[in-house]
Amino acid sequence: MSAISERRERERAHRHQLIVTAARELAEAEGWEAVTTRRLAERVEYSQPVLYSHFNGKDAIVSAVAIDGFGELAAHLRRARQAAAPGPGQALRAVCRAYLDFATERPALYQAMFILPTDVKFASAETPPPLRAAFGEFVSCFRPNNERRELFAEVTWSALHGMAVLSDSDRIPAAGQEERLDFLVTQIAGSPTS
Amino acid sequence: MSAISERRERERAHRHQLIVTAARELAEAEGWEAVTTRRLAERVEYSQPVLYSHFNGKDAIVSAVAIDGFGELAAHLRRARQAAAPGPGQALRAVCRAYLDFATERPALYQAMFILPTDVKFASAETPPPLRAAFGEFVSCFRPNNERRELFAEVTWSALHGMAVLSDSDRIPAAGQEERLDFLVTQIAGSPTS
DNA sequence: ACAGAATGTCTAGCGCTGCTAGGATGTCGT
DNA sequence: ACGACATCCTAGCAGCGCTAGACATTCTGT
Repeated sequence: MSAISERRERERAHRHQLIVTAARELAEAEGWEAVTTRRLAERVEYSQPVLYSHFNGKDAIVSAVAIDGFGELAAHLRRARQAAAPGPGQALRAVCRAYLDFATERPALYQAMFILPTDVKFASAETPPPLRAAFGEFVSCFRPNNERRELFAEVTWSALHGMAVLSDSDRIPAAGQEERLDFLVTQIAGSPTS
Repeated sequence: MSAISERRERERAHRHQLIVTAARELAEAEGWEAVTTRRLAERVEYSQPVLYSHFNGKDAIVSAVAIDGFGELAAHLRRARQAAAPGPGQALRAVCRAYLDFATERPALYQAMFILPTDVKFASAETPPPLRAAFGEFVSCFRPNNERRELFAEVTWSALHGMAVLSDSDRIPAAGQEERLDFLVTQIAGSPTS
């Protein structure tokens, strides 16, 4: 009774992850508009209703992909920050660059995290830890005695998000990204308490 | 031959605007996901195919709404800039605040302009004049002798867009918007050549 | 004034979407 | 061996963007 249901639970968890991975791969290969429940079901070699025994709907699948992404983003930013040269603003510069790289290299994943409608709670009690960690990397770029470091981080993140999304949708030229990044970091890090 | 076809053209243009207005009202009342070609057709009291004799598809209707929006945004920003108190950074502050107000007060219109996929060309030869004008309002906030004012404007706009969109989707708390705006303007306007 | 051409509009339908009810299939505990 | 249970699939619903083809209506040339 227990060994069997344990195995079932394992299989179930495995299939859960299989669905999330398939959705992500499909999205990264052809964009989210190509991720339909039918194609996804075909890809995991199950019928459509199986998806709904794992997730409440398509949005929940997207959210699951997003949460995976938050973990990767947090690790990515952390690595960049720790590898940064010492000196004022160097950590911030490295983290910002890493953020933009993440957004341009995994556009579909980025979309799931920050653009598509999601039920993931931001800045609340039930915020997923990986998401907190990612935001924390921005906060850590500012001095601990800076009482407004969360505010600094929010604005930095907003600016980076704007740059990422506007250049991805060709609303600002992609070519100028490097200059914009440089200017942003200079202005933010120029503050005495950064 | 001419008077008749002129009248027809007038009626046609009138109906064109009727469709755009209806789409916008429907989107502002219930969000873009509620704007379907069927509901839109019903609202303008024509059948669906009529929409397609005016626009290449639903995306084209959204783009038409967006272009209307660019004109209004440009006027809105211009008004704010001209009414601003003199002094360094005052114009920039007023324009930034006006931008955020525009985004929060007309979220559906803002979405059409800056989030939904669109065929509108940004930063190119065939960029619609109202869009150029809106961007120009940001540029005008910086000193004419500043060779990098376009860059300044791009970063400012990106940051505002990020703040607008992240707070609209509850990814950063809406409450802190005022503080973020203040911080952003201070950092950008703090530059010697702003 | 009237037949024919041209224009405009609508009905009906295609292939797709997310999602679900109900039945068939197979597995398990006793 | 067998009843109970869990699992999975076939088939279908309502709605989507979009379009072909029939139907009126209006204009044009004689």
